Amino acid sequence: MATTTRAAKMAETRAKLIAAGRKAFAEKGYSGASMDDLTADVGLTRGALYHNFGDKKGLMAAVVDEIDTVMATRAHEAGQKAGGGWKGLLAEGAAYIEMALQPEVQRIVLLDGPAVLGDPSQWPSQNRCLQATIATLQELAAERAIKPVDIEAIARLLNGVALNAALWVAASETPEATLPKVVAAFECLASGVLITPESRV
Amino acid sequence: MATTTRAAKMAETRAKLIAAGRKAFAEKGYSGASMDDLTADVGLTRGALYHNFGDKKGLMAAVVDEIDTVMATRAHEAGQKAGGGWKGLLAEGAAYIEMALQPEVQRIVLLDGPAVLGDPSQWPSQNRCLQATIATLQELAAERAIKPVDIEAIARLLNGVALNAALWVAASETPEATLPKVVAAFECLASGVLITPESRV
DNA sequence: CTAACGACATACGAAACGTATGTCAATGGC
DNA sequence: GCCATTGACATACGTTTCGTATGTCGTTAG
Repeated sequence: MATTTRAAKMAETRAKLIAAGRKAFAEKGYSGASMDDLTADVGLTRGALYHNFGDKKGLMAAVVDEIDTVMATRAHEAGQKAGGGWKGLLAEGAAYIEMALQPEVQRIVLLDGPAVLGDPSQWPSQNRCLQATIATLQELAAERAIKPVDIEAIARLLNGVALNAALWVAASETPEATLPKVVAAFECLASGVLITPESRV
Repeated sequence: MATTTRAAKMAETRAKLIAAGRKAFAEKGYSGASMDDLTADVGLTRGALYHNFGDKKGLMAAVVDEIDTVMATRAHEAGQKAGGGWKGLLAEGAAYIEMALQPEVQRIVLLDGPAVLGDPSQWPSQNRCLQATIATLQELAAERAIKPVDIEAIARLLNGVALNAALWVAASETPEATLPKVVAAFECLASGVLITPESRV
């Protein structure tokens, strides 16, 4: 059935624009990306863009949401695979840091994203990631494994550490060498919430 | 002696432009700030700006450096006043977080700065702040008070935590209520580097 | 079969940046 | 004391880009 319905066609143009946005924003940065060039690359014009996303910032929001959602999902999966709990929390952080090695993630999500869309902790996708971290922390709190501190605050700061760690690794001259050091440092800071000094592996 | 030398006059125009830059960048953001309006506000034109700073980004760099340098100095002073060592480290972080409550700091240093100038850990002013943190950590390491981890990595992440904490406090609806929680969380994470669980006040 | 609607293209106006050129005061040699 | 040069800044201009207002064509409903 080759009947391409109108809704499907529109979804396709949206997908094409988002894909072009990822490429352009990653390569030239937000302000350097021209909406004229970007749309022409996929055989469209600015008309399609403004119809679908409202403005340049709207496309940016869609692009950031797409990337960030994948990141949150992948980090959560890594945590689950590690068995949840304390080890899951560390695995989640490490996964986040490693993903931020991608230049696309770096430029769009870590650098331009906050400037264009405001504080990341307000993004819907970041909230999804945050909720996962909060859930894990609550699990640990129920076991009385962590100190009685504000869980949301800890979760936000942990996410922030991972994000910042990623930024440093990415900017470093030898990312591969820096990665293990920064992951170790992340685990060291994270262990600050533990009651038991270091025992629980 | 009212002999205003030419060098002094030029320093004055630079200062005026930087001051105008702080105001415009803080109020309208980097991309929203017009160089035409900004220079006119202090009775100059874009000619003066491009002569003194090369381009828009050059002015931004000067503005960020000025603000960030003050922040590093103030944080360091807070650390000294707290007596250095572990308490000094915490005081430094808390001071940094509190300074970031200023909208000017938030918008220019935390949001637009990284997007325009790149990763903050590469800024000269941030490096000054980092060196102070590293020195304090080395002091603690000599006393064998902290775990044997990479000091630079810990220092960078700690600075990152403070920066991120500040961003969250600033974006929160009730900054005054959030501040103590986030400072406590900061201290909790920082304590992860300590060998002695919690004893050392 | 026709009228309305939606998706997208095209044309237009309004900034804003960077540069190229011009001007005027200050400095240095004679 | 005079003139040439330099440097600080102003002015004029061209290019680029965004957002909007209007136009067009295919599709769907009645």
